[in-house]
Amino acid sequence: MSTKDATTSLAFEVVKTACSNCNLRELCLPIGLDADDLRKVDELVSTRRRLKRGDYLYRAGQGFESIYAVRSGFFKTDVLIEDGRDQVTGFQMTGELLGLDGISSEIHTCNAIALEDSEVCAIPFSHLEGLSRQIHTLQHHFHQVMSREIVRDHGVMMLLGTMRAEERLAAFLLNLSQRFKARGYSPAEFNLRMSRDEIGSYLGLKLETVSRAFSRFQDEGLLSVHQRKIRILNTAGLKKLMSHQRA
Amino acid sequence: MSTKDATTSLAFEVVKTACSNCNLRELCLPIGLDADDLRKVDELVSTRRRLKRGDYLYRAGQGFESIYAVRSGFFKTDVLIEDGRDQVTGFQMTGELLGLDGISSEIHTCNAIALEDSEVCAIPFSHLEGLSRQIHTLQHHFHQVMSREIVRDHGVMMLLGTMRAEERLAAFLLNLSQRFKARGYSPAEFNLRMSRDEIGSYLGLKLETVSRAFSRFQDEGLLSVHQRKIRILNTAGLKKLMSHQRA
DNA sequence: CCCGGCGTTTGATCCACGTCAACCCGCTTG
DNA sequence: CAAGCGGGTTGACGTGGATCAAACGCCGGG
Repeated sequence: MSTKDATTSLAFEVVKTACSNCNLRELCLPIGLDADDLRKVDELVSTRRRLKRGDYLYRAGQGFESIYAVRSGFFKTDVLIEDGRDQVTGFQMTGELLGLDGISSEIHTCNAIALEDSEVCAIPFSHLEGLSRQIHTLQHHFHQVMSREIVRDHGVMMLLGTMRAEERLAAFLLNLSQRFKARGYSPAEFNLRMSRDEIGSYLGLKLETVSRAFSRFQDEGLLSVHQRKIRILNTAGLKKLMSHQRA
Repeated sequence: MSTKDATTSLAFEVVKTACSNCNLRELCLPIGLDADDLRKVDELVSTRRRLKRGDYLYRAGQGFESIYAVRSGFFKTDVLIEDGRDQVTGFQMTGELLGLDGISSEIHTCNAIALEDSEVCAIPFSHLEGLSRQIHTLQHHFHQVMSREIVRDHGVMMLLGTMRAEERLAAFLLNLSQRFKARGYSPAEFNLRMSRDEIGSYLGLKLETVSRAFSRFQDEGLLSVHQRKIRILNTAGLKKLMSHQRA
């Protein structure tokens, strides 16, 4: 829990539930909405929900009716199959959307769990569909968001299908770094919100392998690692490693 | 090339480009459109494109303007990264959509390649957005299709992240089987349109591993395999194998 | 009918990662 | 302050699938 995070969530305490004065606007919404449209969007986002670390935002099997925008905090989504195996399918941070998987069958297909105290905006999906019939740019923006999710998943498939352990971890860290950067945080230094086990699950590796890869990165001077505190020392090195042909 | 396929594509030669009398309607379109809406949809699907085996429907990097519905034939999509590695991200058959990845950035992010002589309907995306602003059910149907793609990708991530070789192949075959069945073909006997190498790429395995798994399945009496002709002899056995706890 | 090529099969060996196990560290609790 | 505990690290060893290599079978062409 860095100081920065603390002040950020403190700031959120006082803002009202209104997209029009939300400082995540540029992440969530299409640019260039006029005042009238913005007012409509404000009405769309009806409720906010506050979750404590470990709380479920929704569970696989539950009925779907809203998607959620992360206002503050950090989430993971995971799916599990009958025989007990499970897999983390993604980590979501401020400004990212959760619940798109539920649209297809009106039932959530994964669990969404807060990895730290968090806050989300619930967006009733039928309202969103209604409003996006009125506002072209909102409609298009939403389609882009869904499409981006598909592209992201392809990236993960690529990672799982063709990369070796160290490449996967490098790709993961660079991705996180970039997302923190996009939110105004340091791209070089950040706290992991998830355990080694959760990283491993996401990357298709065992926690021991993740741990070893961290150690090796540190030995090679690419990273400094203290528990979940990461400092990237050599971004170029990580990138090179990530796209390195297997010998 | 089974007889069935030949007659099917022959039948397509004579139908006009009109969704209203397309026998894929129930796959592509929401049910319950009235005559007026159907006419509008007919106008939406402006052009058809015929491809020969090996032809690219689109390439990564090309500008995006349409999504495509497979009318007949069989496709694969693949992504490749700078260092030469690539991965098949999916196989698409009759009634399935291609190109959703291009919406996010207006640029295609993968290649789509015909694995046999095929035919597609091009659906200009801006037209689709326009029409789905008018027809609620079309809008919702489209959202469901995108969401289903996300769910499907999660399934593949699960497969790549947690399953071993034989489980992956079993899951793959059962999935194909079901999709053939849904299209009125035999779920037990079908021709693979893709090489062992392409299967391997999709499943995150080498072709030798795929081949060995096929052989083992045959030894165990689960399958009969002759080149690309597959006959499933024991569906239950495959299912059991697929969800088998690792020892 | 023979030839050449490509996709596939099969065998032998190797190695990256999984597994199992011990231990450590920082934190909480009595 | 000791005990307990969950998460993380590290080491020794096992193994599933990759790699390397050879041979096969189908198929089209001369």
